[in-house]
Amino acid sequence: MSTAHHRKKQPLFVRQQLLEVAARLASEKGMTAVTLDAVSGASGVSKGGLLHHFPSKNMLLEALFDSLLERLDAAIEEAMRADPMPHGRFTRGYLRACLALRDQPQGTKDWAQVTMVLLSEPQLRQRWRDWVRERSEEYVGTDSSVDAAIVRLATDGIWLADLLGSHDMGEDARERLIGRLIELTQL
Amino acid sequence: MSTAHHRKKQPLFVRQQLLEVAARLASEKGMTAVTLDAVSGASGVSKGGLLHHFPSKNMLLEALFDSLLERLDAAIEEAMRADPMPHGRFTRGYLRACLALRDQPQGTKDWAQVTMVLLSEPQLRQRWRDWVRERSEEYVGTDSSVDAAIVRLATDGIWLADLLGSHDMGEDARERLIGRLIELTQL
DNA sequence: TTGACGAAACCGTCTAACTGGTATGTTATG
DNA sequence: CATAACATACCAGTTAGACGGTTTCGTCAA
Repeated sequence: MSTAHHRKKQPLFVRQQLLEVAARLASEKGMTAVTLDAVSGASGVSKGGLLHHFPSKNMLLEALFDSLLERLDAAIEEAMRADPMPHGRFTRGYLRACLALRDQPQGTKDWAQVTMVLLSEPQLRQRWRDWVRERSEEYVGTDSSVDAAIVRLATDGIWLADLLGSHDMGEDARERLIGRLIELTQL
Repeated sequence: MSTAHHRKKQPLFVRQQLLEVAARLASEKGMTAVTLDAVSGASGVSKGGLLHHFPSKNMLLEALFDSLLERLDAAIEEAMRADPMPHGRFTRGYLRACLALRDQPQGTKDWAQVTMVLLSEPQLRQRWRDWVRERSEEYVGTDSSVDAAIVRLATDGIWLADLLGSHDMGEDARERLIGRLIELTQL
């Protein structure tokens, strides 16, 4: 009835936008705020349209989570390409990718927060487990030292601290921290 | 009308039980499953009774989060008492407390999972921020080295990994990891 | 010792708003 | 014209919370 119908159709864009709105809601207001009504309302897409792209709420969440994992994979791969040293390369890539993702303004806001919120849903944890297992098996030859494990764990800790806004250290302290972590991957 | 009324009144016990039920729901089925109906149903307390103890859902969640923080504080303090070396003591206490909390079967199940789920609600993050800030100010003299920060971050990472079931290493690998972390706090 | 009485600890019901999802359209695009 | 990309209307169940009632408890006077 309204003019909304006459808008140009751009399925990929709309789909992307829906994911971004869901991500924003998750990071800003928590999981309980991610409802179909809220997502459709905040994105200007009708609920019917939303459910056309994602047949159920679960599928929406899974798609969002997958897009975050893809983004993480891409960032890791990019960081690893610029790294000539095989030993500990994946761990450094993981560290640098996580650091890079928090800064980029374009695209999904607050990568960490969204991931966190999604991980609070038990159904999505299995996906994360699988992801970790695949990587730890793939890079068992170069990244299985104790110190590498510590660096990866600390990376998760940084990710967590960023998301919670705690541990807010200065830029120089952060630089020293990261430098030390890189150093640990090379031992 | 039913016999429920005639039960002996034990407000503290009921309150505690409500918190435990909420914690169990959160860890097992995620934040979206923590509803007033679900909590009152699973605990055998009526919704009216639930709302008597916690005037709103938010207050229920905050009370639960506070009880978890108290438990963490107690565990840290206990670990610190057994540690004669001042340098890095808080960091070691934090590490050992987090490791200890995941194992104890009594009381609230799955401390990590509950905390995680609660942290996915933005309103509760401020409480966590405050907690971290207080501690980092209190122990600035003994626990402000880069390596100590790394250990604390890695502790968060372990906490996260435990909760997600990823990084599941063997007992010996875990022992070596912890040993190395303790070592880092002493540098 | 008792018993009255206000407060605290519950219970059961009601509701308006919201939930995920369906069913059925209408429009644009190849 | 067939199909994908939307929108609109609707539904049955659930949600947080308000409300008024009932039972127990602590206290203090008689």
